[in-house]
Formats: sequence, structure tokens, C-alpha cells
Amino acid sequence: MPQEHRKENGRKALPPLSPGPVLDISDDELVSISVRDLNRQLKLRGLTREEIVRMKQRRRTLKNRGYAASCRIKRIEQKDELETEKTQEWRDMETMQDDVVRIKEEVHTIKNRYEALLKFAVNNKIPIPPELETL
Amino acid sequence: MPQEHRKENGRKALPPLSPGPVLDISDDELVSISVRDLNRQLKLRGLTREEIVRMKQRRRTLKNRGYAASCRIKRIEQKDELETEKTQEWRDMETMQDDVVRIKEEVHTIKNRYEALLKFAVNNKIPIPPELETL
DNA sequence: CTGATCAGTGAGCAA
DNA sequence: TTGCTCACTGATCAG
Repeated sequence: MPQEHRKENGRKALPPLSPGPVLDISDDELVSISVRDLNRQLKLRGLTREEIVRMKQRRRTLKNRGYAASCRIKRIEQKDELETEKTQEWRDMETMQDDVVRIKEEVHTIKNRYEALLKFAVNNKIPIPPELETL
Repeated sequence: MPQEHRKENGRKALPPLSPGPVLDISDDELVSISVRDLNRQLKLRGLTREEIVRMKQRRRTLKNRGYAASCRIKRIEQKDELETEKTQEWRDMETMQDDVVRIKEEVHTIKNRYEALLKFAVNNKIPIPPELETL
């Protein structure tokens, strides 16, 4: 049960999967070469059927190790993406809220102007058409 | 290497961790009882030191299994939470955007009124104070 | 010790 | 076969 770990981080180190007794090849090479080339090598040297099976399994395991790593990275990236979007939307929200405040002030300004104009009319006894009398 | 899986889901089924040859106890019981009670049982029957160690390890493994499950659930919940917040913010955004549109229309309406009033003044040759002449 | 999290592992599904 | 994802495991860290 080769269960130690290749902690890239701050943990332990895992020795490479034991190379077969006959075909010695590093983990990196094994995951890299194509199935075709691997079979070629396997037949070139005379490996037992069992040895071949073991080599295939080692290759699959190494592949799986990589897939698992990708899977974790993907998960983290998706999470980061969500958080980033959340932050951005929060910013957009603030901007829009500012817009609302600004425009509301504009409404206020114009209403005051209108009332000033109406007051001027009243003070000078200028008759205003009814449809313009109220705001 | 008991490496099959207890897929609660749609996968395979894993037989319980092999009970020790002496103290037979189910996985559920083992994770449930306290360390104190476990030690009591362990001494009550005469278990080898090695058997005790194995039992302790089985307990730890079962505990770990539960921790891992919690960890996965937590991760999923956090992701759901983020997505829910995102959706809610998107909704809030729409509401606010509607507010902006509504208020801008209000501004337009008032400006038109003001201009109508000014035009009325011009048409009737009413002098307007300079500070009220422009919008 | 307990609980949480990480990287590695095999199972099982999908392409 | 390949790639991904799941549950599980031991290692390791934090409390």
C-alpha cells in the first residue's frame, strides 16, 4: 500500500511508484509516452503478462494523479471566479446607488427652480395657465 | 488494502471495515462510543496490544471518513451560497436600474414643465429674472 | 485527541 | 482509452 504523499506543499515527499523490475522508466516518462510507444517498449523487452498489466496500471495511476490535481485546481478557480464576480457586482451596485442619489438631487434642484418661478409669478400678479400652476 | 467504496450515491458498496477477530463491533457503534468506553471494552476482553492498536486505527479511519464527508458537504454549501448571493445581487441590480430609469423620466417631465412655463412668459412678454431664465 | 483539509487512489461514468 | 469526479484514506495541521 504505497500510501505516502507527494506533498508539493509543506508536507511529506513520496518516492516514485516502484519501477517494474524489468522496464525501468521514470514516472514522468511513463505518463508522457503514448500507449503505442509504451506497447512497443513492452514487447521489445520480454515482459510477463503480469508485468505488462502492472505497468499499465502504474501508468493509469499516474494519470489519475494528474487528473485529480486538475480537478482541484478547477474547483478553486471556479470558487475564485464566483467571489470575484460577487465583488464586482457589489462595486457596480455602489456606482448605481450613487447615480440614484445624484439624479434625485437633480430632481430636487429643478423642482426648486420651478417653484421659484411660480412664486415670481404670484408676487408679480402674473396669471399662470392652470395646467402650469402645479408641479 | 480494503480499497472499495461505500458510495452512498449511485456507485458501489463497501463492506464494513473488517471487525477485529476478537472484539466484534459494527462501524457505527465504533465511531459512536467514547474513547473511555472503548478502552473499557478493550480491556474487558483480553486484546493483544496489536489488536488494540488496530481497533484504535479503525476508529480513527471511520472518524476520518465522516470528516471527509462533512468537508465535501461544506464545500458544496459554500458554493451554493455564493451562487445564491450572485443571483440575488443580479436581482437587486435590476431593481435599482429600474429606479434610475424612473427617476430620469421624472427629471424629463419636470424639465418640460419648466420650459413650458418659460415659453409662456416669452409669449406673453413677461420679463423673467435672469437667474430664472435658464435651466 | 478531535476535526478539517490536502494529495493520492481506485471506482465508475462519459466521451 | 482518456479525463473527470466521487468517496475514501493516511498525513498533517490547528485548536
